[in-house]
Amino acid sequence: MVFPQVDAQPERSRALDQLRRSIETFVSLPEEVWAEVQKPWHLRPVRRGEQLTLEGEMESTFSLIVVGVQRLYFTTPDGDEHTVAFVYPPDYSGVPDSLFLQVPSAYGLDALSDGVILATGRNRLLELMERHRELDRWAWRLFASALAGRLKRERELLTLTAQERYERLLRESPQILQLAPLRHVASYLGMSPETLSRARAAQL
Amino acid sequence: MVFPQVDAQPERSRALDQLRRSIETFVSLPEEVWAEVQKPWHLRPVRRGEQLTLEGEMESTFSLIVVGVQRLYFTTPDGDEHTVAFVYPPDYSGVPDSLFLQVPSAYGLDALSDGVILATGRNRLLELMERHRELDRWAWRLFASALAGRLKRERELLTLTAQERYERLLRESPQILQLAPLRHVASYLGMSPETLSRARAAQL
DNA sequence: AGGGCTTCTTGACACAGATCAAGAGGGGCG
DNA sequence: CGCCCCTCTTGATCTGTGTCAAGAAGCCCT
Repeated sequence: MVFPQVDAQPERSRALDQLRRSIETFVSLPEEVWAEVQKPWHLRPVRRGEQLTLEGEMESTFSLIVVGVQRLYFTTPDGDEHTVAFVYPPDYSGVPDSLFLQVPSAYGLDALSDGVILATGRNRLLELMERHRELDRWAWRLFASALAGRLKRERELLTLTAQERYERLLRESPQILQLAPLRHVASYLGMSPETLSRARAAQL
Repeated sequence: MVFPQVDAQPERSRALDQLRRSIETFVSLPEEVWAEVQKPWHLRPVRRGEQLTLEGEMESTFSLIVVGVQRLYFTTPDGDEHTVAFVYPPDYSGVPDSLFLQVPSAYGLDALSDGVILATGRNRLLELMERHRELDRWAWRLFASALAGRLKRERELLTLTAQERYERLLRESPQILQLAPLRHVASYLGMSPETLSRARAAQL
């Protein structure tokens, strides 16, 4: 038996639990701070193919992915799309440097599947950060670890062959191969779809 | 006439001015905060070739480069060095993710020229951040802009040819060609020294 | 100031991976 | 339910860049 009308509340609170856990991987929040922090978030469903951010646009919302997969990409002047990240729970979605530094986003963000995000507006988030310094700490740790992640990727792109990059993905994030079309995976790995296809054949 | 013994103080205060200006590009500091922040820093001369951080070591100091050029690099298992950044005034020197996240540094840092840094210990810095939330804000903005810089580089490595990367460097940071040996520049640009040499020939 | 070592350049060749082309599935929409 | 488009694969060829090799040019150290 399903009661969708009473289900909405538990869903939000499950999402908030996720948010809390993800904030608390970096800083611990006293109860009274958490009570404030949880207020301005709302659930929002996302449809497959939906554009959450356009390249060149100012990013104005910050969100946690509750369900679904999204993809961060950019487009070259001659129209090739390059995927730079796949994002899925419990990642944050949104283009952080655009959001926090108030510059137009150099990246687009779209949904690869239906999903749900827990979102809040830029200004609400900045207000929260203003009032609770735990969140300032959370922010720098979050950025520091995002930076570390990009450095790791840079390193792999510079030093590994296409075959090795594929095998590393297979070891470290095999779920991505289920979640995203291979042509996006190829672009994420910095190779053509044909090369990815051959790397897969070589492996098995 | 030169009085080196009385010169030390003015030098430190010039360096502190630099530090203050560089912090204030992100947050403004009330006088009484600055009075505290400036205390724990000391000048330290650096010799050409000196290793400031070793790969795998825990980074324990944070510093501002006052004079000189340094280079951040990593080494592959088979011994090739890859330069990931050149650092010169008014940059910070040190491996930020290691320093702030307390993980062993994946990178080495060495001096390409004699120079001077304005340094402080990890713990002194964290104490300052503990006491002054302006510095938490400074930290996340600093990391956010470092992240934006790495994303820009990733993009260039993925989409531009060797020739184009060289020409972009020539346009955007020509000084690097004076400051660092070409083989390090080549590695920074993600190409062999031979390819850089040919790119230079093609340009002129 | 000279000798030797390192850095840079130039040439010949090799190869990883891109591009072009064509065919085989496979899944969503009328 | 079936058509069609889009994704993925496989093959053939091309090309940018790496690698190897050797000479030229600086620069540092004794």
